[in-house]
Amino acid sequence: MSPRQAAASPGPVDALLLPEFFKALSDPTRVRLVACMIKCGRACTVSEVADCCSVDFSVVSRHLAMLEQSGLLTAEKKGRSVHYAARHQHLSGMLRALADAIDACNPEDPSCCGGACGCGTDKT
Amino acid sequence: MSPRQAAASPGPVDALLLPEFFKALSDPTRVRLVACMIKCGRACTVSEVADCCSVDFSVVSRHLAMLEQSGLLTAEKKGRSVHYAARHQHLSGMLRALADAIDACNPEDPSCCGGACGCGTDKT
DNA sequence: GATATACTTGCATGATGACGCAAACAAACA
DNA sequence: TGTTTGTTTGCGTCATCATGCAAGTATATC
Repeated sequence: MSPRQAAASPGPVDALLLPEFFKALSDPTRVRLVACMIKCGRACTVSEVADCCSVDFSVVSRHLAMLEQSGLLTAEKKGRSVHYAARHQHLSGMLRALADAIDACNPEDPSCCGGACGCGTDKT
Repeated sequence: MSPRQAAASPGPVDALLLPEFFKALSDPTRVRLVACMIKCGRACTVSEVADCCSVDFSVVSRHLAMLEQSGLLTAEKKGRSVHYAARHQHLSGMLRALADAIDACNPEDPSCCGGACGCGTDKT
């Protein structure tokens, strides 16, 4: 199919390829924070996370809020501190769904074009 | 483990969570182009891809070059035109590897902390 | 060689965003 | 009530970047 046709036929790839999600991981500081939270494996306060980053405390606070807004973290207020935690399952689930959607569009993949993507069966 | 410890112990998550990669997908125009190429399923020229986007031709050219640099597309010069194609397998492979690395750090996942992540076995 | 086609690059501009500092806010504690 | 602790928000600044236009390069065709 032509690029024009491809752009005109929405599929799972379009639904999963969200710029907002990837923008959250496009900044080195945020990536560092997210990686820290993922590996940590438990909920952390802003202060704790700021401890593993050289930027200002307020910057960390803003980044974490943004990461929660983007769906990468959960936030829970407990007393005067806020507990942030990585959404492991949500993240890996999204990534795998996107990987599946991409594979479904791969003409070199024998399982391609079985209806999972918007590309039809015409591989020209 | 504490966020500080987590930050100090590199693992697969850090190796796969590359800001450069995600930055490539952080722009709506680029995402549109990438999605178009993925669904298209074949190599396309710059002119063809520009046809499915409302921005200037030069902008598309620059974006495609950047996407190739980031490893999302392949580029091949043929005569006076350049053929860009999505790296389906590479993309889905990277995404799945990251998903696996994230799951390996999930304390709620029974297969967590089997050595695949840098978090050790201490889940506190 | 001249012209057309396909693409890239230089440049100016406007928008977005990351950052640090200081002030504000909220909750616990004295 | 005043103070300390944990976090958010306002603001100014500097850097990055997406965009369009115009000019340049490269390859094919006449």
